[in-house]
Amino acid sequence: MASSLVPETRPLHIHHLKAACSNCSVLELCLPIGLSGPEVERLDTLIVQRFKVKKGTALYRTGDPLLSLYAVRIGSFKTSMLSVDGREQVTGFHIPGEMLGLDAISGDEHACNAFALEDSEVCPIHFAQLEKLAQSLPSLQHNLNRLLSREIVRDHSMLMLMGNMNSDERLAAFLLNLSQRLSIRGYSPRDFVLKMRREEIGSYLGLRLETICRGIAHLRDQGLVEIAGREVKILDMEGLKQLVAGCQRPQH
Amino acid sequence: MASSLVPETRPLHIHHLKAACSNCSVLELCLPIGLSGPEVERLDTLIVQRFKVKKGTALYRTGDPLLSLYAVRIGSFKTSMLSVDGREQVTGFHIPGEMLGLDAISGDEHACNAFALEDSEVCPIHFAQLEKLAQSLPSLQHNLNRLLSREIVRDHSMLMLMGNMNSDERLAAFLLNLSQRLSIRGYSPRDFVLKMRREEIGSYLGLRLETICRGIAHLRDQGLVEIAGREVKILDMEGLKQLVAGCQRPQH
DNA sequence: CCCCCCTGTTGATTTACATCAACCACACGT
DNA sequence: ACGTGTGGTTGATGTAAATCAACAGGGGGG
Repeated sequence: MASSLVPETRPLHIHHLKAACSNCSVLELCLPIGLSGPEVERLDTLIVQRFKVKKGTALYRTGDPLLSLYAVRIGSFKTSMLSVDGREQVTGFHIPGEMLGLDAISGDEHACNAFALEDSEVCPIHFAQLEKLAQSLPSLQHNLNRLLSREIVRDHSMLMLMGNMNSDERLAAFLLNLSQRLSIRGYSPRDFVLKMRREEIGSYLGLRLETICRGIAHLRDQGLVEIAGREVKILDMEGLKQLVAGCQRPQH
Repeated sequence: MASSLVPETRPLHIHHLKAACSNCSVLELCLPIGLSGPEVERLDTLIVQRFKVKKGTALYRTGDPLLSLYAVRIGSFKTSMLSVDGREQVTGFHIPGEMLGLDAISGDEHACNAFALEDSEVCPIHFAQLEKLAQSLPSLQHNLNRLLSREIVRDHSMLMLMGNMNSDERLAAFLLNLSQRLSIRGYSPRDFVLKMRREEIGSYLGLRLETICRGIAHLRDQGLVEIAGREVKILDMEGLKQLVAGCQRPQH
């Protein structure tokens, strides 16, 4: 298995996204279960109504009751927890084809906040109905289990990053991870736009925003990337990978 | 919901553990689903044969195929990931009544190592059979979902700890968390024994072992705890809680 | 159009923790 | 009994990142 910083590759390419005009194809992106015919129709019934979320607004907040999970269709989100004294910890960024809300299953209420980083669109998946449907579709249930477990693996790799990597390594790992996830979804792995602020990257990586700026400067000085504002161009993918190679989980 | 550093209280007390002479009562501790009669018997069939794991030996290792999840019956475990260049990141400690192996579901192979911190005993739960059984027992499936989701919430709180807390706060949070989990299982929340070394606590909290020692000294100087070697006595539970109050997720 | 706020960048200084090092207690094996 | 190894504690010093601070660019609203 690939390191969590380099998510496991699945056979999904741009034509899948391009074809995503129905609700269900996004669902299949998140819960790729290989259904057919009438089963697809049953899956479709889970989706109440896909809807838009404006930049900066909350899709849900800590404590909201769990009604639906959400598949990101268009745009991007950050999830974050707020401490009593007001510090924010960003726990993840989510791009199209990824699922939001898994941490709510535990207590029937959302355990974090989800904010749109840009004008976005999601497919809500009514959770109680999903569980009900999963009863009669074993492969759907299995994929839900895997989805939850994958999130755990991802979080463990973040703990490894927080525990063992220095600031430049964290930043490189972040960029590589994002690049790979975008690539899986059919976007360019070398040229992309950061939808979040430096401060949010910093919170996610356990660093201050100034440290992110300096890290960017370091990577630029080494000729690994070209970053102007939020526009990223990766010049030396192998160089970036070498930077984080030692501090990651062995591949396979 | 309680902060992950203070796990949610469930109605489980020492008499549950004391009565744990069958395999199944440990399972019910992990997957408390309120089954009865013939359903319990079906659950029993999942358990191949409970077995002992000697101190210092591996229950499983990264890359091992997923055969079973494991419920800790007696003793304790650490789970850890090893980076390419040999650094260890401890991702969790596990006491009786807790489940091991959830991160393996994602890729059908274990994504971390699990080592016994003392002579221990586990109940293996054959995963393929568990999934099969869960199909016909919705409440079992629901509880598996919750178990997975709870692990995600726990990991997010660890990320918050790594991102926002200083060394003394992390140590206090660690002690409080352990205290609470032991309490739920029927052990004393004020007096307990650390089964792991300082170095392992450090790895878990993203600190060096010397920093753990100094943190212990600080907490002792403030009259909050008495720690001699691995024997812990919590003197001022409220004081400890105040120390971490500001940097945690709001309760409820 | 201009102003102001938000975001990002870079420099100077401080600091919390890591690192290096010495030492102690204890358990275990001979 | 002794030597040896492992785990734990404490002190001195180094350093990576936080903090404090100044400033620049750009976009939106009046």
